[in-house]
Amino acid sequence: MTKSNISIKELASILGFSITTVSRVLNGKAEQYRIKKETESKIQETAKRLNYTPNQFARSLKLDKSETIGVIVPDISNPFFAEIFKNIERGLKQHGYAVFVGDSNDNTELEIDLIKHFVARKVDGLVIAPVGISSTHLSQVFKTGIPLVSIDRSFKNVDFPAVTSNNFDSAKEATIELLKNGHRNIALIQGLNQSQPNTDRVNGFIQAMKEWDIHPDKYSIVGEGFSIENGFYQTDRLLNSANPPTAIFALSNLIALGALKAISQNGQTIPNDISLLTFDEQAYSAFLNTPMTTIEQNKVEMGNMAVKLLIDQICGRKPKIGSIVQIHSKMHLRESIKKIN
Amino acid sequence: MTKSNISIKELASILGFSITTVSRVLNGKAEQYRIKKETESKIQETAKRLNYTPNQFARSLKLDKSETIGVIVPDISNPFFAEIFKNIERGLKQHGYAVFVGDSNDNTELEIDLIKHFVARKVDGLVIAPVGISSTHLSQVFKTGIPLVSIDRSFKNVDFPAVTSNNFDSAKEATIELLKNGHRNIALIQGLNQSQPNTDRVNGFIQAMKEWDIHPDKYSIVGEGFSIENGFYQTDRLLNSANPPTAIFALSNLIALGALKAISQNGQTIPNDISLLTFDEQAYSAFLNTPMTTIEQNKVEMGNMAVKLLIDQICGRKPKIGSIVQIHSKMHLRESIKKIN
DNA sequence: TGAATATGCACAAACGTTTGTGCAAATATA
DNA sequence: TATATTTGCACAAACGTTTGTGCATATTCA
Repeated sequence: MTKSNISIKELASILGFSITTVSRVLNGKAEQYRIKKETESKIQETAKRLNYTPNQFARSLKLDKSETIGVIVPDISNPFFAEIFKNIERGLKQHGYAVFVGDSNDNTELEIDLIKHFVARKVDGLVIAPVGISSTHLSQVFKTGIPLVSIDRSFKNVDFPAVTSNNFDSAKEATIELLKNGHRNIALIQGLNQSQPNTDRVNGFIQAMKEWDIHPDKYSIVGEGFSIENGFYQTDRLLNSANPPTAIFALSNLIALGALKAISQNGQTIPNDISLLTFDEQAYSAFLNTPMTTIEQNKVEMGNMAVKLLIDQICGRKPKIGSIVQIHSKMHLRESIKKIN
Repeated sequence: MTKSNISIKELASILGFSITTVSRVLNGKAEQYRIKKETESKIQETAKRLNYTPNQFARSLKLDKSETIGVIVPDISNPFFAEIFKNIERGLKQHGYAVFVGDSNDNTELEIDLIKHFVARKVDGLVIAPVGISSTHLSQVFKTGIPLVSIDRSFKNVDFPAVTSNNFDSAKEATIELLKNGHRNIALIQGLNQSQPNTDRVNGFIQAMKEWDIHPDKYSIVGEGFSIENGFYQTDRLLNSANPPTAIFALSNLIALGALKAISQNGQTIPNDISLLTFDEQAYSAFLNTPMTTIEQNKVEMGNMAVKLLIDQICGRKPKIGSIVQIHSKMHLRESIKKIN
């Protein structure tokens, strides 16, 4: 382990060279500054032997960069974000960055706070899975020149890049799966209204219904958040309504968990009494009471792409304005959809 | 958002005071250095108005502390660690720390690498959920004076504090639950052999069996890792053995998921064909095909305690040597245990 | 009124780097 | 041999803070 924290000054005096020369060698600029091969290797070797590591603060202070990235997610205990984060962290580590993480707890104020905190610590870039539907605070920080990529959600008329799933297409495809199984009275339980992934998913759903000539009176779109609570509450209402749906389409894993709770509390079973389909594959999806049909977002690809988009910016490759990368999702057909009629 | 990044020098020259005075006021040392109230408020006000934030690097360089903590977990996408982490992050944020996170991916080499990385960045402390069974690298870094707390796992003969669950007691209690339901031929699928939580849980299990006078020939202890794969493989073997158990006790949520997979692939159901009991409560535990009886570790308390133990060290309160704090777990009795005979 | 003390602030060094520039010594060129 | 060029390295400033110390001026005390 790094013990004594020797400074470049001591190292230089031990070697008998100037601080300048040592610094240059250690930063790979030996050739550029015409330093003798022999000198170079001597410095390299003693530096390693004495376990020299440069003081990051001094470096950062001088170079005005921290080799640090800030990542902000709404809820790190949500496996969806945790897995994306895992891939982001891995990618950034490979590029030599250390990563700060902040949990905004689904709260825009906290998100803004965290951004300020990270900016104050001069992160070289930010990856944010934004909470709300507003993007002004993101645009602001991006305009100050800090590389930024938004993940999971994108925004219109905005300069920074984003990586999302192909929400429209996969929601449409999933809806068609329900339609093919004979469902018409379908309830969609949505997440945060007006957020981009929600809007895209809802639109994909509507488009599918339109293409199958299902009149909007036939189906319903309810809910207002990606949470368990929303899933529970809305499902409970739907089941006890005058005209309960034959299938529920949940727009997140948490909504689905809430739905499961409500369905079981109402003494119903899947898929006999009601069919269920949800966004977000999880390790447990196949093992639920009735294995769940899910839409799996490619979290590995999303993480990798976020890293790429960020590094591109840091290296000076400006993002194309409004560039949104869509990662393809994949359906897992299981037994939670009943074939009717 | 922090725009112009004004320095203390500029701030001072705008105010007409010296850098010294400005610094002292902004660090709350106005009184100590007898600075006029009027001067103080004038400085405070303009600092706020101009949105001054001190350069962290310069501060850290001068003060030789980073106001940063490094947290290392084996797998952030495992909800168990993610939730603990969430609480740690929240606590540290409240104390003004930014937190680096590293995912060691269940790999000791990577864990050591991350530690070095964080040490090089002069974190003020480390919270580590250690991977392996060795603690020498932890002791080493602790001896260099870096505050450290181990979480989820503890070690013997070691100077740094740890927070774990009351693994022995809760494993014993859970085992007794199985015994009370008439099970005798019980298989324990363990996690990482020789790791402390595993050992404690296994010992709790054995102790229960002993108190109920069950001969070791009657039950079996198998497995060698907290992973899904281990859970799957061992369960599959057990189910197809000459004398399959009537109940399986899984020592982690991942082992349980693997067990679920094997049980379903073997065409068996819980609890009719086999009973299952597992460590780690998850949001989905109640919604599995047969709601699962689980032992819930108190992740909130574990996180909070880790923060407390770390801050204590940072503030100079030396930990009592070998201090291990055990957080109490709680059983959730559900339907995955069949009453036999 | 003169000395002692209190008040209010500034000088300058130090933290550990990076880097533009300058200057000898060594070598090449004419 | 004298000059030009190349080679090899060092000086010193700068990054933005914190802090020990010192020094005027103002106030109190005898």
